[in-house]
Parts: sequence; structure tokens; C-alpha cells
Amino acid sequence: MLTERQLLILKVTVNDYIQSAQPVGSNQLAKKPGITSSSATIRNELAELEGQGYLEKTHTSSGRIPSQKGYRYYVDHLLTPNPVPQQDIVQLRSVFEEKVTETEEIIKRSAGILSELTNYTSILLGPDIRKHTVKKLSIVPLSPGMAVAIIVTDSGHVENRVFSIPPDLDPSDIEKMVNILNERLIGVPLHDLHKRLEQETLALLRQHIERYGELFRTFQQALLLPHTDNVYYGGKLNILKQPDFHDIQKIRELMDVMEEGKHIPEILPIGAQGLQIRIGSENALAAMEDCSVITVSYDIGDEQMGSIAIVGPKRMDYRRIVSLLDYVSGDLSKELTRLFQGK
Amino acid sequence: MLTERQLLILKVTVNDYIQSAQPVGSNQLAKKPGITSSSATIRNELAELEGQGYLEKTHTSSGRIPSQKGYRYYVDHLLTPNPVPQQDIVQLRSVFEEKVTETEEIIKRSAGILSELTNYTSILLGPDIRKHTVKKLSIVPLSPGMAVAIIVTDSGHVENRVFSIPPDLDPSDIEKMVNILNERLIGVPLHDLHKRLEQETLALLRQHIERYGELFRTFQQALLLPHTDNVYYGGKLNILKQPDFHDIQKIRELMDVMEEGKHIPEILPIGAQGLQIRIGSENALAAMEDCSVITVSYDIGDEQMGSIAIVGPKRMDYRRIVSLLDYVSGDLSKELTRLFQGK
DNA sequence: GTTAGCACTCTATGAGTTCGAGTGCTAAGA
DNA sequence: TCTTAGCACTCGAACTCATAGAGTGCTAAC
Repeated sequence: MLTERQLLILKVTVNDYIQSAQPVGSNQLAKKPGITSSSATIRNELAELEGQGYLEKTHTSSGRIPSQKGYRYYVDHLLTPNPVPQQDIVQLRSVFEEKVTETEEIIKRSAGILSELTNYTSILLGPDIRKHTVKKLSIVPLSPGMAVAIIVTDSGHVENRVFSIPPDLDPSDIEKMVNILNERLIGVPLHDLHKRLEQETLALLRQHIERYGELFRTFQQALLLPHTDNVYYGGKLNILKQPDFHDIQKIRELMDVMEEGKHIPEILPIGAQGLQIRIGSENALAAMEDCSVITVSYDIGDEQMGSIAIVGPKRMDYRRIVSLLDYVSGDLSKELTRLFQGK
Repeated sequence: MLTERQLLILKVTVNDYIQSAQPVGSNQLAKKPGITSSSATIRNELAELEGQGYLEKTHTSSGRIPSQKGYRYYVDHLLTPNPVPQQDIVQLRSVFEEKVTETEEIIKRSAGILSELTNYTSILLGPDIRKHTVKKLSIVPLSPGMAVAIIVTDSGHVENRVFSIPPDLDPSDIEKMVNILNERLIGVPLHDLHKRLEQETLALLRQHIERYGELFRTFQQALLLPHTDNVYYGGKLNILKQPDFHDIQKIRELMDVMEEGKHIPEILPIGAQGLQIRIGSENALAAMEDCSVITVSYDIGDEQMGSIAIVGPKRMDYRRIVSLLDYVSGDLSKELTRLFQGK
């Protein structure tokens, strides 16, 4: 168990290290406002905190830096979020000032602003497109052998895919098919599309369209979209601004992980509600063992959900980021819900 | 003027430096096959080459490295391209093995493979979308106040934009408008769309649609697409692999330039035919003064054009890249033309 | 329980050496 | 006249050594 004074010293130490990136010594701490003990007493307490695993030394006679456990305790018990400065709020709200009508554009811009404000990397995950429902399907023939399939969702998202068709196909057959598809598939969420296509429309199509098989197969294949996540990054290069990252090899690994979309599920604890902080090796990816990730979810309407993440060094300004994300999450939820339901 | 021997020495020096990244000394050169003179003679020649500005020293008693002028002379007169290895060809052709039907997908994948093969960054510029012509326009209402406008081009590219409409607009008016637009605008290239929209359809719309003004204005605004370049990167992080780039500040500037799309015209000499090499400060951007950029154009059909660029250190493997790009350019031209015209 | 005092540890910094790769120059040889 | 062996010289890289300074841990006094 830690005493009041130890808690205070731990908190001040972490705050100072976050700010300065330098190991914190007892003399330095003694000068801090709020701390009344002498440096000798602080030394004793620091030794105790180190013994309990909250602090570490970089070498025998250095100051202390927070350990993973120290950061964890700090964010769990000692964190007093800073209120979001008016200035930041203005900048964040600027997204909604302009008449941007697309959810994706709003999310993308928010990612940019967040990374600018924080100097860290931001990752914004939009709502799962596959939950959106079909508003309209169409097929536009391009040339005798080619056509493009277009799906518009209720959210205004448009998916499209070029696919090949039998070169001598009767255009009226395409029209028939599109009509049947629209009749049957409007309102179906994208992730069910492939299944429903088969279940409900296959038989119908067979009745109406000559050589439906060939057409249907290529069309179905076109709709088997590789599930691209609805993810936006801001400030990927901000990693290079952090003095904590000087090893080019490490930077490469980290950026590699971010560049490839496929690690998103490991970076972001998808499905988690509220604010989550992952420190250092608490992250699933080895490349991120020197990073902390703060994530928060936001809602659009009643069902859909997105996430916001800030990736920075373990020595991240938790006080600021936590309150900032809290604000952004609420704001995005409110504005996007309005946009989505107000339609 | 340079003697035969000086040319040989210059060539071998540049090749060696490209390969080793170390300043090249006279003893080292004397050992190279093809060079018969003694190191003392070579020293004299090196001094002469330095005097004429083709080589430089990093400090008084170091070996020589090529100067900007040296590289320039090398690529202009001494470059003997390496034939493309069968292995590379196989990998490049793999793009066409799979049945990819979209130009954009082919270009994107080619960018990836090029960067993998070279360990440099590749930038592929697709044909200018704005030259494509309208195949079909449609407007899909989403909710009382919103609709999405969709433009399909003859190439199968789909542009879409959400825009707001008068909430109490009669759906039949939208239909009318779409019919008029399609009647008038099919075949119009995208870059003319905005103008033609005004010239040809405004009057017609006025006749047929009540409250056309409001609808028309928001629709027109939606079509004022920010001209996004059709550009794909491969291996942005490969910069971090180059020993030439160790200064994090420089790396940041360079990646910054690449991250922002807007510098493309400065990186790529758009409109240039054939193969171009820009060395160091020959590049328009200050951030690229330590880079060389090799670009080559390719054609799709008779009119459209794209570019391929490889960005690497000045100490780039010109022999390999030049022949590689030459090959890829021809291959892309052939395959994309086939795809485009075979439609 | 707190603190002043002090010996001790370790890093960072800078000066001084040495080593080796490489140069430029000179003079002898072809 | 061109080439080359020889040699003194230069400079950076790597290493050692000394010093200063920040910080610790411990002891003993308050």
C-alpha cells in the first residue's frame, strides 16, 4: 500500500517525466509546489516506490522514470484530466462549421485535427460499412464485356466494382436483373448481401433471365468485396517528432504496422465501450511495446459505433489526451447522430 | 573533355559508390577488373575528375564520391542498363495473371510490387480521371433532405457525392432532372462537366422543374469535385531502409512531401514523354535535394497517359531502375490499352 | 519520522592518442 | 611524356583517460 505522500510523489514524478522526458531526481522533486519534504525524505520514498515496482532507474545513480506498473497506477488512480482548452474546442468544432455532409469526410478531418492538436498519431475508425443497408443497386454496362455494379447504402456510402459480363448479353436482361435485385435487396445490410443474393434472388433470376448463371456468378463475385475497414489516420508522421523514438528500426516497425490496415483489430480494442488506455506491452503488437494507445468509442444513432485512438509514446500526455478524447467522442456522437438521423 | 581512362574511372567509381555507399579510394579502384593502371595513376585521374567537378571528397583525405555533375554525366553517358531479371518480370506480370478488371487496382498493385523489387518508394500516377467521359449520371435520394449524386465514367470509375436537397422536393422532379442531365451530358469529359452543366442544361431544367434553382445549385456544387489525383504509392517506408537517410528531420520533410498529395506535380514532371532522371537539386522540391527521381510515362489507348516514378537516394541503382521502369512502362501500356480498348 | 551530510556511482563531455585509409607530390623509370 | 613507386601528410574513427555534475544510499543527528 502507498501512503499519501508516496502517491503525491508518484504523481508528480510521472507528470514531470511526461513533460520533460528526463529522469526525475529527488532535488528536482523537492522544488515542486505541493511537495514540502526535503530531498532526503523524497529519496527514501522514491526508493520505496522503486521497491514496489512503480518507478525505475536507467542506471545506478540516475533519477527515476515511471515503470509500466507506475504508468498504469497513474492512469488508474492519479490522473486528473485537464479541461479541454477553448482553443482546441474551436478547432475541433471547425469540422462541423463547414457544410460537410459525408460521415467519412467528417471522420477523416477529425483525424487530421486530432493529430495536429496532440502531435501524436490518431486513428479513427468509422462505423462498420457492412452494417449499412442497401438503398439502391444498379449495373451500368460499360462495353460489350464489362459493366460496373454500384451499391448505394442508406448512409450515402457508394460501393462500386467493375466486373465482366457475357459479351453478347441482352441489355434488357441486365435491366431485368437489376429490377429484381432492387425489389428484393433494398434494406438488406451489406454483410448479408452475399447470402441473401443467393437465397432469395437466384430462383427468381433463373425464371426471368436467359443465361442468368454466367451473369449472376460474376456479379456475385463482384459483390464479395474485400472488407475494407473504414479507417482514417491522422499524423502518421508525428511519430518522427517524438524524442522517445530515435531508433529508425523501431520507427519502421511501428509505421509498418500502421501502414498495413490489417493490424487495426490489434491496435484498437474493437467493441470496447468508453475510454481505454493500453500502456506499453499491454498492447497486443510487439512493435507497439514502447507506445501507449488511448481509445474511446463513439456512437452514431443507436446501433452503430466507431472508435478513436491516439497512439503516442508511453510518456504520453495522458491528462490532456484523455479529456480531449472524451470531448471528441461526445461531440462526434452528437453530431454524427444528428446527421444520420436527421436525414 | 575526358579521356577514355577518365570515363572508365568515373563509371567504375560511381558504380562502386552506388553499391557500397562508401567513398571510393584509388587502391580500391586499382583492384577492379578492367582497370589496369596503378593506384598512383588513378590518383592523378581522380584529382583531374575532381578538378572538373565530377567527383567530390567528403574531407581532405577521403576517397571520392560522385558530385551532382558526376551523377548527371554518369546517367547521360555512362549508363549501361542491366537487363531485367526473369524473376522480376515474373513478379511484375503477376498483376495481370489474376483477373483484375480495374485500372486503378492494377496500378495500385504495380506500385506495391515496384517498391518491393527496388526497395525504393514508387509513385504511380494513373490517367487523369477528368479526361474520362460521363457514361451515366444518377441521383439517389437518401432521406427528405439528402441525396447522393453518382457519376459513372466510360472507364468504369465511379464518383459520388452526398449533397443536400430541398426537403420537400418532389421525387419526380429529381427523376426529371436526372433524365435531362443524362440526355445532355453523356459523353462529356468530367473536366467540362461543370461548364456544360451550366451552358446546356440550365435552361432546360428551368422549363421542366419547379424550384430547379435550389436543386441545381447544390447539385452543381456537389459536382465541383476537388480534383483528386489518381495517384498510388508503394513502399513509402522504404526511405527508412536507406542508409543515406539517417537524419530524422530530413526523413520527416521528405515523407511529409509524399504524404500530402499536393506536391505530385512537383515530383513528377507531368506531360514529359519517355524516361526522365532528376538528380538531387534538379528536383523542384527542397526536401528532395538528396533524392533522385526516375520517371517514365506510359500510355493507355491513344490519348491517356500515366506516369511511374521511383524515388530513392541520389546513390540509386540507376542501371537497374532504368531498365525496370522501361519494362514496366511498356508492359503497363500494353496491358492497360488492351483492357481499356478491349471493353 | 525527518533531514543534513557525505561518500559513492554513473553518465556525459572533452582532450589526447593511435590507427588506418587515403591523398598529393616528387622523383625515378618506361 | 606518361606511369608508377615511395613517402610525408591529413583527417576521421575509435579508444582511453580525466573531470564535472547529477543523483543515489546510508548514517547519524534532530
